[in-house]
Amino acid sequence: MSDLLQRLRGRGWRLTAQRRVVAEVLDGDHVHLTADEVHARAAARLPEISRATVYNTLGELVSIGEVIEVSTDGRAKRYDPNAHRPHQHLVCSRCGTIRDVHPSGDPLAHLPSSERFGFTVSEVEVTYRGLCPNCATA
Amino acid sequence: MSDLLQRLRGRGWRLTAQRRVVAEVLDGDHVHLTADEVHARAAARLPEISRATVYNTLGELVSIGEVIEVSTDGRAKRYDPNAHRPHQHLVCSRCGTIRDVHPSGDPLAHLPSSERFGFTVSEVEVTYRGLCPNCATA
DNA sequence: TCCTACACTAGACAGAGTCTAAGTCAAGAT
DNA sequence: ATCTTGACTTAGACTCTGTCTAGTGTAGGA
Repeated sequence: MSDLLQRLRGRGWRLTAQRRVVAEVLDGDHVHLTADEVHARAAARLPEISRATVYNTLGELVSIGEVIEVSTDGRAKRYDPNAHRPHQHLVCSRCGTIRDVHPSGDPLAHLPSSERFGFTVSEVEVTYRGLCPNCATA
Repeated sequence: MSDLLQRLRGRGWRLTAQRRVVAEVLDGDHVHLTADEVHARAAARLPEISRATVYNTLGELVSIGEVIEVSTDGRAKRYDPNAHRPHQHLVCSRCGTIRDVHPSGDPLAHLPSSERFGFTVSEVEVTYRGLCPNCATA
């Protein structure tokens, strides 16, 4: 994640304690935290960090493409730091667990041009839903 | 849509004026209204209908599978009555226009079992994003 | 070390959705 | 046709998520 801090500095970001902590909290695989969860974990290390700063920092990370915003449940958005490898999400309909999964082939190719209605299609978002092993046996 | 009213009666629903109006408002193709829009249109015909009733009715229609809930923008959910024909959504990133599009093949098949991690996968939700013809030229 | 533009904070505000308590009414029973 | 009852509806308070603002603090260049 220090890579990330270097990249941010390269973009002219001031490296404040708050931004560092938010970046650290988001480090790791299969991380899909809500803004409030990021705030709670950041506040554990830096108690005076405010919600607004967490929202601002997350928004900035999203807008420069370092983090992806995911809304799998229509409630709070979740933030996924695994932005550099294209992937999709597999969500448990009961407990809400989210896993990153990897596409076989380019999902964009599955939309025939006759179904594009003149749109310039540039992205596709795929969410698989079902029951995770735990919830399936319960 | 009177089909729908029959199906609801078959499920033991009381056919109230409010439920009838909500069902009528949702009738049609490429309808993707927010709950507030449904409420506004319903109130045009039945001024005393409350927001809570609209939310309740929409929730009931979703839970029996007559209507699909779509959240394409992370803000208000939208309600899509075209629930009986499987389809996906094509969304303009600038103006938010939504079109229904139809898959070629079963998108569920594109997730290899090695990428299912023991989940029982039953649904897939696909959203294509890009610019609509209007926004692309502007 | 000083300066200043950028960043941070607390808290008010806004939008979407849920909940509750009290009143209303659809539809089966009489 | 009227009664009865529990499901349905209502208004409005409340919660949750996210945004905005005005004032304060500070990173990093001069």
